[in-house]
Amino acid sequence: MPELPEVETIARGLAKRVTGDLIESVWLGQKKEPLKSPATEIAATLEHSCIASVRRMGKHIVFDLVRNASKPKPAQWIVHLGMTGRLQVCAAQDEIAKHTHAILKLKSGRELRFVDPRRFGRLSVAQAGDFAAAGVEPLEVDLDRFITLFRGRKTPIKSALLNQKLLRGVGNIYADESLFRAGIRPRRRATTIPRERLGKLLTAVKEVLKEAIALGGSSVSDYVNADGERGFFQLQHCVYGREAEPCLVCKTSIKRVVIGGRSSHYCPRCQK
DNA sequence: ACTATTTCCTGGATGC
DNA sequence: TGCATCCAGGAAATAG
Repeated sequence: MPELPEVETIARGLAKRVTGDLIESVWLGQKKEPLKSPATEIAATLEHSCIASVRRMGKHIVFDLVRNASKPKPAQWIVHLGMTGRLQVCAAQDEIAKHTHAILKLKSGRELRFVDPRRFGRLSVAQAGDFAAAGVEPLEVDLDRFITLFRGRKTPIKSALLNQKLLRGVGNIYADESLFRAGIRPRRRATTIPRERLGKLLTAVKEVLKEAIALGGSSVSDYVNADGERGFFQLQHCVYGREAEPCLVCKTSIKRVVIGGRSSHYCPRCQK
């Protein structure tokens, strides 16, 4: 389940491999769910465009496209991987995986393929600059801005952290790990948390995300980066996926509860 | 303006 | 072995 660190890792890997390549043609599958923009528009935008750069915005991967004289306006291809989406750089003769929804033929002879069994991923195109994901980047936000995000919100802090309109890129794993490090229970109402404690939370969020990026993300199910390699941050998880195991700090049994439909893990002793 | 709930999907795990 | 059922989860849609 790619969250910010995984998407960052994938975007960096893709940037290394496909920057400067030219998209010669595009095939799109028949399933409509993965496409947010009309298929004809996606194909027309991608074909004959050069990939100028690949970067992450929240949980989205943005391909900046430079185009030829007949279509001079720069555009963007925006990919959200959802739960199980993958972007593979393949040799043209490589077997086409089940659940392949898009294939971009590149001038280098390789193919960039979008594979997504669960079809929660989304593909779209936009004119350069038109795509503005809501919310602030957690690695860039300052404390004052961070505090205002939660002002007056009665929702549990866990739900607020997952709300992409507030903060973009934090998902279930990193929300739980950040709350553990900050000593805050996931059900705690956001508006009741004092400024000082929100400061701890922001520090925790940034540390967790940076450490996870450094380790190539968390591979909890089948996540692999653009080079097919697993991440290693799952080895650092203190609470996520550790229900009934002892807290690494105080040995208390880790609890799992459901908040807003999301499983949430915490230490009842370390988190208040 | 918020918040809570439901919906979309398939593969893997579980239960009988 | 086979079949049914449940669960995971991001974000959009819907309802309150």
